[in-house]
Amino acid sequence: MNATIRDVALAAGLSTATVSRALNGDASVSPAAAAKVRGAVEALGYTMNHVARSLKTRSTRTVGVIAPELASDFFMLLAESMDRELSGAGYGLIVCSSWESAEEEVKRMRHLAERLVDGLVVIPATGSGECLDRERQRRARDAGRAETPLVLVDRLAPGLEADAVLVDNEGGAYRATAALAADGHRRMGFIGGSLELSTARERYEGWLRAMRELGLPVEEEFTSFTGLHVASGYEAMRAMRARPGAPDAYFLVNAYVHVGATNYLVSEESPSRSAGVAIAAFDEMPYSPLLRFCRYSLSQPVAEMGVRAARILLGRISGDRSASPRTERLPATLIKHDVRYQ
Amino acid sequence: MNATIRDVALAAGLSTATVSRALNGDASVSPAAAAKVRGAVEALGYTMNHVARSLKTRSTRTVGVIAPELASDFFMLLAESMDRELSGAGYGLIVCSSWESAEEEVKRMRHLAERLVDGLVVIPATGSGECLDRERQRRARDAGRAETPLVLVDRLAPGLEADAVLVDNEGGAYRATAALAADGHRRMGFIGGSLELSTARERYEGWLRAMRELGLPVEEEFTSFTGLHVASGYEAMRAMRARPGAPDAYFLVNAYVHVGATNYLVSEESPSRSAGVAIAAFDEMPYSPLLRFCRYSLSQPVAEMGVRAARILLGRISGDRSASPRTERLPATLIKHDVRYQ
DNA sequence: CTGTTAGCGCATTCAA
DNA sequence: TTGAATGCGCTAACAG
Repeated sequence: MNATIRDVALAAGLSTATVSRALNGDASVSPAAAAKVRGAVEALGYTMNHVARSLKTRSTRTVGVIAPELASDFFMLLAESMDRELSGAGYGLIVCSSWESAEEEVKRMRHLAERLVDGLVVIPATGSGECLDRERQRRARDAGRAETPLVLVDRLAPGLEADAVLVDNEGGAYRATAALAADGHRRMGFIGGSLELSTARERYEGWLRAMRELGLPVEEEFTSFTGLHVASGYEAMRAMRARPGAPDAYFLVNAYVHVGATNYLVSEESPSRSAGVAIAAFDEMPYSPLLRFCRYSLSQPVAEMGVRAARILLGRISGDRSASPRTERLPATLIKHDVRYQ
Repeated sequence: MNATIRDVALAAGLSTATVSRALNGDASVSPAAAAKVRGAVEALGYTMNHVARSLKTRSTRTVGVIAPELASDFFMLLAESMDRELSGAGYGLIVCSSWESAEEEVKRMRHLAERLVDGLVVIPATGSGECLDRERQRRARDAGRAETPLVLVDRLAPGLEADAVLVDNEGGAYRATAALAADGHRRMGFIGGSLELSTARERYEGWLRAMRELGLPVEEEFTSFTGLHVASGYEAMRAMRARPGAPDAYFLVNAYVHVGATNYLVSEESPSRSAGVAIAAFDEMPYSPLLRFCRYSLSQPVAEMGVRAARILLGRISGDRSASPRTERLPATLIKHDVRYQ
């Protein structure tokens, strides 16, 4: 077996209590004792058993992250920045996917709760608010104490009141739309996702407000809410371009849709037909300059969101769990891409 | 406090032992007792404390993953497929970044060991083999038992003997190079990464073997090992194209370099100058068809690699930890991209 | 089939 | 400043 605190105590000629205190940097340990402990630890190759400590302290120094999919650019940037921020405080990150299912999400949440995570970061799946809230209430009641801190990132979950770190989707969409309009585009298609998702809905609202305030026509046949993935972008663009009188300008809800739509235009339309197309879209990626029709993209401060979420969590963990939930909205940055032959 | 197994036992009028057995699906529990336990669990809202169980069983049902960076397409695809494979068996995934530093990697490994992870998946940082091996030996010795199962993914770590799941980098590079040659390209630039990385080295070796076997010239001034990122791709391509007599064909080590190189060509060269460029590169991405000069890409079976790694780990965890390490090499799929005006 | 008992490794009272 | 004793919640012998 591994050396235990007991072995260290024996080797150092001290009690386990003193060794424990020394190990945890308690000021009331004499320098002499501390040195003896250090020596014994070294000699035995002792490493602490975090599981035993957690059982005692009821803190695992772990935060759980639940996302609709792990393999997304947004999530991996988020995970990386959270890891950076949290590992300094000795926290680990346990990640799992809800597969965009509210039911699965609750299962995962329960599973993480059983593992006594100290905090939870959730990018909620569609329509998961009430489920999450119910589960949360239940656990809080059963535990007879405040619920584990939870912060929502990227999306809201209607029915769940919790801290949240979000992007100003509405404002970003508004500005990008206005920029396209300022370039002379008066008619504009919109390709988005289900309005049940707060991100998709807010981006739609921003686009809509811009169109209305600028007196531009909102044409239903060129407004689509088909989905957030490459295939839906391709399909939505195909459908729109098949209609007579399709506009030249488009607002796209994210990078996946952007890639899909561009794929359609590049592979199925003649260069002369697509020549005038101009696109504004959420998400700035390394390959954005290579998306042929991209004129404006909205860069999301994903890393910063991870930092904010981590700090909120740490604050809640070691502080006022009961303070009323706060929402932080970070701006998206509008990036202009030059027109150029590609 | 949360209800404990003791509370359930009291409520059900049974002993904690029986409750524990019922909870763990032991066949020797009578249906009547099992029903009583279910009832009590329901009534009390009992959920198991995994930490306590782990302390007793010395198994946390957790696997740790260490990668040089979390924000990479490869890593997130891997994490997603591992999560899918492992969550079914009740395992959680705790992820952390080594920031491409061997020193940090060992720290993380130590940290995960303290948390008693049941297994480790490592994408090793540059030159980390000996460090990892030393740490591993040390832990095994101190623990007085077999080391925790560890499987290497994507890259090898010279000096560390362990199970590994890899891609046939050499063969893939060979085939892509040969395909470019078959299209009539006799001179070919190579943009890769440090040869200390097994992936970069193997891809270089595959390219080199193809060039030699096909009797094509290997020109040092058009062979670069500058790095694996977007910026290095851009810079390497810039440097090569600045030389007189730059070739038209290029083999690129991965998607990031591919994006960078394409960015250079598209933004800094006239269409007439770059018109003849043809590229073969590792990694097939949703946006690959939009990379202007891409003729061949090598699709890596990342999800499959995650599944394999997970299964190897589960096998080691519940079986022969001492069987000699095995390496699985999965083929990369060569994908042809049509030339078309973009 | 079920209960009693004894720890897993640690932090933490309470005394000294 | 230190030590002895206790228990976190669970599983696993061992008996019955």
